[in-house]
Amino acid sequence: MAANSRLTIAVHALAWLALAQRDGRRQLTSDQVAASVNTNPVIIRRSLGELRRAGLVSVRRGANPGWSLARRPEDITVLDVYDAVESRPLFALHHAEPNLECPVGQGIRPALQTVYAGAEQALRAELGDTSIADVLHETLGA
Amino acid sequence: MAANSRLTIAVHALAWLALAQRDGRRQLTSDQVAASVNTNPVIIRRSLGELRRAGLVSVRRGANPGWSLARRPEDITVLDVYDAVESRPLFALHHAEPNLECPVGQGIRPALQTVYAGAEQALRAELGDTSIADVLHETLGA
DNA sequence: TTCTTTGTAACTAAGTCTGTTACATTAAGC
DNA sequence: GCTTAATGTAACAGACTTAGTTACAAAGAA
Repeated sequence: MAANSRLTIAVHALAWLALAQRDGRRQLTSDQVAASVNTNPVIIRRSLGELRRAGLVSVRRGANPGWSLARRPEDITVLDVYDAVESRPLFALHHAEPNLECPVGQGIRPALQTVYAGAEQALRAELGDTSIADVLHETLGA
Repeated sequence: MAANSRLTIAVHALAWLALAQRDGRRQLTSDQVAASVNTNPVIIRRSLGELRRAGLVSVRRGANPGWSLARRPEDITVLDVYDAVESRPLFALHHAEPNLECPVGQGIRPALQTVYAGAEQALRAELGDTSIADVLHETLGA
């Protein structure tokens, strides 16, 4: 069960909010979002809570409660969502410090960091090129 | 402890093999590699075993045993290593099938797959641009 | 004040990753 | 053939991640 579907859940929730908004529904409760994603409402609250802290959605409490987008769907990229829900780096360095008396152990960490930074940058650039509006369009259109 | 350092360990091992080879040592045992990476020899055997199945290293048993590169360091890319040691995709889709009666739940999976495929492709292109020779050069040079 | 939902804590269950011990298997060299 | 040192693997422990669930205090529009 430990596969990482947090980005999937968050993007799904946002696309559903975007569609609901387009159809005139002002907000959705976490129960309504959970029904589309097919998971527990608490999972949705946790995910949308992270998106709220990132400024991507806002929440209304009291009467007529629920979640709504804080920006236009075309102004939210998948990269924004990724940054909001994924905190850990793609690749980790050594758990234990490598042997500094070996020339490789001594210099490899900055070399690897350079490689990993380039790879993450490429990934981020690609994710930044797709918006929630794009995802919704592809979801409905294809 | 569950952070993913498999790529780090594998690249480190290969860089160390490349350097040893350049210095005239024909092969290294998993104990010797483990001493540089600072981990258990079994971890190294598991990692190098995957690289062997991918055709990146070869192993010699019996007398004078140990591991050596099966290709020149400039002909092994970090992408080759990534493919050898990382089997799981970067992002997972929903654990449970989304609600197919919701238009978003119905169409979002192929839309997400497109986004994820593009991101992985960008990552792979970047990893494919760096060889073990490059990593070793940066490790020793900088 | 009411009333529905959010926000969160606490817990379970499943899975990943590193590290460790133990041991059968391998094969080059004598 | 025998010897011998290292490989290949199984089995397990321990720390951590993630999804899912229950329960309940806090919020806040009407």
